[in-house]
Amino acid sequence: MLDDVLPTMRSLSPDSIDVAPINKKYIPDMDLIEVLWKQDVDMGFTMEDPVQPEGPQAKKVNLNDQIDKELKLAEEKIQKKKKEECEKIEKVKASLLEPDKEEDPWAGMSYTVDTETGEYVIQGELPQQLVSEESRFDLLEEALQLVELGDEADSKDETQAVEGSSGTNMLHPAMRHVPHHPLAHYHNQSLMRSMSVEQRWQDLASLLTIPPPPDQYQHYHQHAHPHPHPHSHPHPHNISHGAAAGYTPNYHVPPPVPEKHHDGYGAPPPLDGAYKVESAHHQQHDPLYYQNSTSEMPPNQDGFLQSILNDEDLQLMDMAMNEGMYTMRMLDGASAGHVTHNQTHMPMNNERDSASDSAVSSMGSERVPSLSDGEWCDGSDSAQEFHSSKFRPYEGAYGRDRTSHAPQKKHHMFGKRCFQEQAPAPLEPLLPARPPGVVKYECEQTYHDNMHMHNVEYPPRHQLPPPHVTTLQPALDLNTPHTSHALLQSTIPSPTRFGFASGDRVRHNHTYSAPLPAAEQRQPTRDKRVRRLTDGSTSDGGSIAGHLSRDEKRAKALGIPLEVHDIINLPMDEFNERLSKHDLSEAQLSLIRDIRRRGKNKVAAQNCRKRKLDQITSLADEVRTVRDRKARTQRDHNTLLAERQRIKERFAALYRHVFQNLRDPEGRPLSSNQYSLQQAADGNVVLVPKMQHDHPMNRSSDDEMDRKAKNYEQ
DNA sequence: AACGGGTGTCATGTA
DNA sequence: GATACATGACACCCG
Repeated sequence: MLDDVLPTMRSLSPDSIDVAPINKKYIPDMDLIEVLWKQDVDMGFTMEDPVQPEGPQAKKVNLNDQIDKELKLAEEKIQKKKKEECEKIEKVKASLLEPDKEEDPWAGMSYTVDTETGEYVIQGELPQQLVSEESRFDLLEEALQLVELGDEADSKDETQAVEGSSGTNMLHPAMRHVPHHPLAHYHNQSLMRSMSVEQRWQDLASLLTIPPPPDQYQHYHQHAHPHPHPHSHPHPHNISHGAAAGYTPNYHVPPPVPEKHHDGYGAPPPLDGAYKVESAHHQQHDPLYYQNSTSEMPPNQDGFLQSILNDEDLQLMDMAMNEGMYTMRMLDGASAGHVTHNQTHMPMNNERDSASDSAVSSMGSERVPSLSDGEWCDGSDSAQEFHSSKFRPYEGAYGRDRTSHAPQKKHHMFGKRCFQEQAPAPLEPLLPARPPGVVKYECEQTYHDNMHMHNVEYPPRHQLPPPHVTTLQPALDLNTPHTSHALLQSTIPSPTRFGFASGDRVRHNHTYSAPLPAAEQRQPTRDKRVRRLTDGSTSDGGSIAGHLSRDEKRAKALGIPLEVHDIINLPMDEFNERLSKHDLSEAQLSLIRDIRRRGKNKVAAQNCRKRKLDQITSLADEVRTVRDRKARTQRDHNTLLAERQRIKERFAALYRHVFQNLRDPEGRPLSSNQYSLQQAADGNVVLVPKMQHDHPMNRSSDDEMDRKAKNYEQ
């Protein structure tokens, strides 16, 4: 059949419409075909070297008499089809799930139509991904996808796209005054009748000229440009612009050393920030994440989603990193805190803390049973292991069999012995009056220094609640320093001086300084915890006015000549100095040590809980952030799917439109069942007969293209 | 009475 | 080895 057609093509006249030449790669006698198709039309299109068309596979189509009528019918069909397509688009928008993983291989390329041959000429080289056999035909598909079909709804954008394209100048003047669409000129019957067949087909061919992406399509790729929205899509420009573009605001600056994230949880990055993992902190990290991800990924949906994934992963790693950072910071802060501490309140802290020959430690070798908890009266041992191991040398001295209460677990320590067996310590305080005005809270300070809060100076006394007002300290406030000790000022009179209205400054029993009225002296209880909570040692509720903490009571009972607060918070040097001023028994020294240990541990526990709450808060913020981003990504995904479907449908319509207007020499329409539009390796679009199954062009991809077009129509 | 939050304490590991 | 710190676990109180 092709052999029958080609002779006709040789007689092509300027008024004849041409079928795009089959590429030489597939048609041996391509020269003949090109000669046949050579036309003397100069519409400003890029002219490919016209040669003598000749060959059996070219086909000449004459449209002289029927073109107007056919175009009329085509117009009606197009309009009808457009409506159907619009409906389909709306339906598909909601149903599509898979992202379009294709990227735009036409970006940055210009296309023209050879008016003589009808070929679509790509200016420049094809993208690498389009060089393959399959991609050649996809290229045509993409080209057609980019062509608008006069959708009224999109006419404005499309017109802008066409007019803004380099091909605008190539359009026939008759097309330029068409207000909304290149195809619209077909609506103008008078104009159509005045146009030559060549012009009309050139116009039609111009539809295949690749305009710049329509607004919607441009929207894709210009998103990231000065995209005002923080959660913009990835953009190709991000790749080149690096940090300048890319994801913005919403995604945050990554840690200074993003690659460190790969270390994840195990390798905390360098410490350079505050411990607390604020959401804002993470938000600052994201941009770089996106910068990294977008720079490595194609600007397609896949890349976008992948970038999101990476971002989330990075954030998770960041979270882990921050957690690790905290640990490191705490470790670092321990020393740093000391330094700060030294600079502010405790100049000698480091040296003192590092002192190993402290009073307490010196007691270690000759410790006596502690007066803590169980030892106090009910037999339990607060110093457990310490006592069981180190106090044994003194078991005989105290006439107790400490080996009998080996339990190391606290729940095994209750009711072991009653310290009342021990010689009762004088209740009369021996502690000299403490000079007011000195505030030293090393334990609290350590944590806050680590937090970079530098809030080591606690409120002066005048900021405390008025005396005699029992104020319960609120629950841990993440936004304020934990000031259980802060509430205590050095001006607090010694608990041994019962004259002061105690409790007024004690809002938290962490103070160990709340005095206990003599009447409140607790009775021995079987459970140390019950005792603890009943003797006024409870945190808020228990440390009310007139109540002494357990350790304070113990200290008082044993006549410890130091304030519990000082015992806990004094630097080791000063602490030893204080102790050196008194001749303390082993029992007293042991109690002092337990008091100090418990007091420090109490503060540590408070700080630990506070950190835990901070971490929970930060994680909750991150969860919200990630969820929000997920929702945005899903919305973008749906939008892209809808856009993809729309373009596909436009391609299908164009495909139909082309075939509706193609005519054989007898004026009979060409069926897409018999011919297919294909793109050769050089980018030329050719009309290939399908019936020649043995022809190299008639491969499975032919049917595939038709199938695609048909699928798009559905 | 059950429950959850807050707290103190102990045990343990680490620096 | 002593000390400080962090943290899990437990017990308790309280609303």
